[in-house]
Amino acid sequence: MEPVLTESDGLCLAEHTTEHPAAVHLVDETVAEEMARIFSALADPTRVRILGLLVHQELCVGDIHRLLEMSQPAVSHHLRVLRDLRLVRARREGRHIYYTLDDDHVTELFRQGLDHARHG
Amino acid sequence: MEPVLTESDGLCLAEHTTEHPAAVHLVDETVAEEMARIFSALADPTRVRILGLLVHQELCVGDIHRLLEMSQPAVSHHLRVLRDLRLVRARREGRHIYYTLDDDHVTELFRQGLDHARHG
DNA sequence: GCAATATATAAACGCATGCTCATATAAAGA
DNA sequence: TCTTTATATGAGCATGCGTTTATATATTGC
Repeated sequence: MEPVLTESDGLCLAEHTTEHPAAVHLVDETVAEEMARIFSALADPTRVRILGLLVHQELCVGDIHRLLEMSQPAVSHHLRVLRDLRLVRARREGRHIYYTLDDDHVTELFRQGLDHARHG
Repeated sequence: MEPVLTESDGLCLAEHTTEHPAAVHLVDETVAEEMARIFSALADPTRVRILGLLVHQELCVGDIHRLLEMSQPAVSHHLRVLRDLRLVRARREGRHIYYTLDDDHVTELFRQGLDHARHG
């Protein structure tokens, strides 16, 4: 791997220049990592299914646990991932904790993914 | 983990019924897996940066390799992932292979992620 | 055909992730 | 307070993923 661009590097669109024109469009590494983190949260079938349920209504952990037919700790772990990335929000009511999507932005991400999965 | 819903399971919104009302909204496991695959492709900083470049223009492998300052094989591996999921398309021209986003759908996914990363 | 350039592929290794089992916390009711 | 119910957390394990190094394939020009 080459550490930096040098004049001796042949560039396809701009040979013998120090910078490729497209360098302007480089996504900052910090931003790229944040984006990757968000997409990582959606990059799991279980979490997709959890969000798929929450798109329609608020649900408590037990509901999700039984609807998806998977262990309660597994669901809790996934909800923590989603919570940490602010994709869902938690609300306590007695001994139940209800989860909802954090905002419409998440709904849009979900729908885009669903669209692409269908006729992508 | 409980294998199936039974009448003895206490359900939050519909106690003592066989099916929770939200069961209608269960995302099919096959669809969830496909969605997760797509999001997985975006769940890596390097691939995010690659797409960030391709959003603006077509680029050959060497361009990306030098712009991102990472090894050519690494870039090729990532492009393969993106290609397999039809997020990008390849076009050969001589000994160069140019990559572009496959469709506007991908651009939208990218922009949504960028939006959420900024003020999510 | 041979050398050079551009890209792809394969093997190997280290690290992250998702699951399970066990346990901790928190609220409600007797 | 003690028990039960609801949820969260932690440890341990297996699997998957991204990287590198080395090599293979493909195209061009001699």
